[in-house]
Amino acid sequence: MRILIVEDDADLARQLKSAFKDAGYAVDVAKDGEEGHFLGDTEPYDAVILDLGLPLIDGVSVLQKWRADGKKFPVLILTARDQWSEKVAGFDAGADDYLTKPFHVEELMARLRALLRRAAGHTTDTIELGDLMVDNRAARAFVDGMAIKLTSHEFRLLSYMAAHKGRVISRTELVEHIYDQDFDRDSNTIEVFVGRLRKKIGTERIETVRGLGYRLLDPDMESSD
Amino acid sequence: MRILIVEDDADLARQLKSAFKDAGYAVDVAKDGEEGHFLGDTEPYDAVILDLGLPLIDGVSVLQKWRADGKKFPVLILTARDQWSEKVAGFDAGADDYLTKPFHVEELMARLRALLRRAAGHTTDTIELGDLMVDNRAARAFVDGMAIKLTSHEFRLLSYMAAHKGRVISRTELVEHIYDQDFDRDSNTIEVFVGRLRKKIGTERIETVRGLGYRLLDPDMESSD
DNA sequence: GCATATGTTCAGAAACCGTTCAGGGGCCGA
DNA sequence: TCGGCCCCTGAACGGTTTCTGAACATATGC
Repeated sequence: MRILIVEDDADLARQLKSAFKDAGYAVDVAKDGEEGHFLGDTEPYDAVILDLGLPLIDGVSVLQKWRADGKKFPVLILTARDQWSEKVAGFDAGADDYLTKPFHVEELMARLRALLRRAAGHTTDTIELGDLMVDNRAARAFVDGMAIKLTSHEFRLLSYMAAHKGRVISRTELVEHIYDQDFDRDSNTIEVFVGRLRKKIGTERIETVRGLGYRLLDPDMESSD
Repeated sequence: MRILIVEDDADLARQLKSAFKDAGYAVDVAKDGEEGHFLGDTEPYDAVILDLGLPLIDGVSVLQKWRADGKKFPVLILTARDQWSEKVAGFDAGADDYLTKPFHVEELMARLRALLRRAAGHTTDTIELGDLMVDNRAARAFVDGMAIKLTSHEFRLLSYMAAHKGRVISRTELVEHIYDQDFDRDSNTIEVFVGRLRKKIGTERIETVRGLGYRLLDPDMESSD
């Protein structure tokens, strides 16, 4: 999962980035409203954390522009204490949740997880595909009830594919959601990771769709198609 | 485990803080309703002790606000003798237990332990993981029936991990529940403590999940792997 | 069977984690 | 009040895992 943090306080931004990276997200940071708006417009984020008090363009305006452009990603806004009017404006502009500063990182993470879950149309932190189970909260996966050991990138890959099970996902899309901005796309890391994942969860679970990408099969939904 | 005490009587607050610290908790104290509400809103406590008679904002209102904001931590309220109506209001507002003043510190500790137990889904004060036993009541741990000597931070670490056994816990989360408010997060103290703990309870009991955090293994649940 | 797309293997690099240790602070006993 | 002891902190260093990118191998479709 890839998220964008728009926050001008450099310390806070760094802290958040590190915490979310620890939790297995790919994280980009924008330091002002303009950069934030640009990134959100051009990169495919799964969720955005948006501070409302920003240099250049204020948060509410950024959010309005995104929504006007048809951007659907969930947005969690950060407001200063007692900025009640801003908070309301934020919701009107299309925010999905808010948190008042100062807040606790853990709470922010929990809320973001909830947003991502809602966005993916799930009600729990776990996704099941036949006898494969992906637990996003514990960052663990099970095959037939047995835990399998995954590295953090392997898990990100699996987690993203599980959130979009049954759909063909292009290499580009995977790269974009697993890595943050600066990454050299001319490499075959995705193939490598898919290979490693297959070795661990069973080759047949990930179908290759030549020329398009990969698909994580959901045994409960096959037959039709 | 990290708790918040909201109590305006300075003497009592100090006494409680010291008692709970001795028992191995990380403790924050708030002196009035406003500060209490703010802390509870922003820090991830495992439980809260809340006096109902408070300056600035009364206890019941504080509690109501927390619950309205979706805070789930267990709350134990302290009431003056014969304030029956307050007590009822407290329960309606979402309290989990109460104690009337004056009380014995020991009873308060016992009730708080019970709340923490329930929150973690246990029925006793001790948690067992194979031949490792964590006794939250006595703040001690045993391996194979033999007591092991743990420093207070070592015990906090173990206790928190035991309450969430089997789950991956990030460094960030550990820091937040083991320390009280002021702590510089850019250090490797967690690694150091994990190292020391491992030396005492056995290296293999704490699994490192690279890039994510640590997991306390429960031999009764591993079956696989 | 050729060309292109995908899979596999591997080694160097980078990130991450464990260990050790010294300095400092707090607590306790003298 | 002073000294000693224990514990905590933060930094440095070294080992290990994981990631990356490339080279080579195999599969697929034309």
